[in-house]
Amino acid sequence: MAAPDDTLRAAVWADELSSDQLQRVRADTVVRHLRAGGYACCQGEPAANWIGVISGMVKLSVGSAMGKATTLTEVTTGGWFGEGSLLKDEPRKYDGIAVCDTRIACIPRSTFMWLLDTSFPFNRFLLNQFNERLGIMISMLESTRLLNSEARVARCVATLFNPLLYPNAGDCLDLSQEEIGYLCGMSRQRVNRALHTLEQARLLRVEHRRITVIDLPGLQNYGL
DNA sequence: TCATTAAATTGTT
DNA sequence: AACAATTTAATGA
Repeated sequence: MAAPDDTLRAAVWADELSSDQLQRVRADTVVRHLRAGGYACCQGEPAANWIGVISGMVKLSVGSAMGKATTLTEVTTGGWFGEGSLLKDEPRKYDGIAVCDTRIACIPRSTFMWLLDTSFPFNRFLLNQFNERLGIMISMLESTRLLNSEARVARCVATLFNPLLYPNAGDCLDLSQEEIGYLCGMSRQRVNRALHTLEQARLLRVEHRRITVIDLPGLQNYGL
C-alpha cells in the first residue's frame, strides 16, 4: 500500500487544510490498487468511503433489469466521487468499476464528515463540485432532448475534461469507443461515426483506444 | 531487439 | 450483429 501523502498533496481540496487536519486525513486514508474491471464500490452496498482517483479511471455505471448497462460518468485522475451517498446516508446508487489499472484513495465516512464540520475550504470544494455536476447534467438533458447524436458524443467527451472536476486531465482520453458508447448511451458503431464527424470538424483526433481533444469549447458548444 | 502470436479494438456492412 | 482490418501487448528466440 502506497503512502497517501503524494495523493493528498495533489488533491485540490487538501491545499487549504491546516497541517493538523491534513495529518488526520492522511492517517485515515487507505490507498487501493484496482486491476481493470475491479470494483471501487458496488451498487446497493452501504457507502463507507469518499473515493478519489489517484491514477487511472473509474466508470460509474448502473445495470438495468434486462442486463443492459450504461455508464453515468467516468472519473479520471484527480476526481473525487461518492459524496452523495455519504451525505444522504443511503446505499450506493451505482457501481464504480476501474476501466484500466487504477489507484484510488478511500477516505472513511467519519473523516469525511469531520472535514465537513471543520473546514470551510472543504465545504467550498464540495459546493463547487456539486455545481459543476449540476451544470453537466443540465447540458446532458439539453443535448439528449434537443441535439443530434454527434453533439451528444461531443458533450459526453467534453464533460470528462471539466477543469474543476479533473484539474490535470491534459488533452487525452484513454477509452475505447465501446466504453464511450456506454457513456453516451449509444451503440459503438454510432459512436464511431460521430467521432469521425467530430474529427473532420477538427474538434478532436481519433486514435487507437484514445481521443485527443483539440478544441474543448468547440466540443462543448457543438450543434448549437 | 525483433518476429510471432493472441487478444482487443476499430471500421464497415 | 457479423465480419475483416488494424493495433497493441505478450512471448520467446
